[in-house]
Amino acid sequence: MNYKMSSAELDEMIKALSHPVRRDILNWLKQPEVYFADQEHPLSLGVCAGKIDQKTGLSQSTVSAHLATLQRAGFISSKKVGQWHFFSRNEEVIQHFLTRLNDQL
Amino acid sequence: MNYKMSSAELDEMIKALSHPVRRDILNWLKQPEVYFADQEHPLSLGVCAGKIDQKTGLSQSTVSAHLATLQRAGFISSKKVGQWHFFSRNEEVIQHFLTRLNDQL
DNA sequence: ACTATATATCGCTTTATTTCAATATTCAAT
DNA sequence: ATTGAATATTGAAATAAAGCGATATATAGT
Repeated sequence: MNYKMSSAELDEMIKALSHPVRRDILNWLKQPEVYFADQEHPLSLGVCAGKIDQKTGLSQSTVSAHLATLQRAGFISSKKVGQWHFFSRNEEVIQHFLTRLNDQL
Repeated sequence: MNYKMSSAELDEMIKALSHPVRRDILNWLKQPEVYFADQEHPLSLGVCAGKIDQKTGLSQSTVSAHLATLQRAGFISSKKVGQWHFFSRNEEVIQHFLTRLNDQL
């Protein structure tokens, strides 16, 4: 895990962060037990998409697109269990991104 | 200098970074002696807008807008000397931003 | 005063992003 | 097989951002 992210990847990551709702989502996923205490499934799986929809107040399709953007950027990943998709943060990627930004900026 | 930047300010800053040309500019300004060795005025004043125009290859008006965006976000500031506007980085602001991003992300 | 240079601003067009409703897909339960 | 629930994808409309040329403003030199 000592790979230098490309400039294109960095670009995608920064763009992914440039929408406040996407930053909110990342933040909520940092403390699922605080923000998604009502989830029926164990939070260890991640947070399921529907819960995130609710919290944003945006339409299901819009939030799905935001989640896809975050995932393409590498900030989150999802595991599918049954009909649910559980999302969680990729802490290493986030850390790596911050380090990179410290250098590059 | 112990002030917590607002969420709106953070938003403006991240948006300012979300364009590759603006990140390039910030980067060039980090080492003016490398990227603007040909400037006639002393680099200690900052880098003058025209030089930046040249380097980007974009039109004068477009670059002027990019510089304004970076300045509104607080990343750079300018001093006017005669007919020239010299731009330079606000290192403290940049550092503050990075710290804030580390927390918030 | 006039001309030239540097930069900003305006008006406009093009491109990208966000959003939603509607539809499609996938899996579970009957 | 059908139905229902969760999520993704598609198509279209609205909004925002980027770009340019032309014009405005400010300063310098003649």
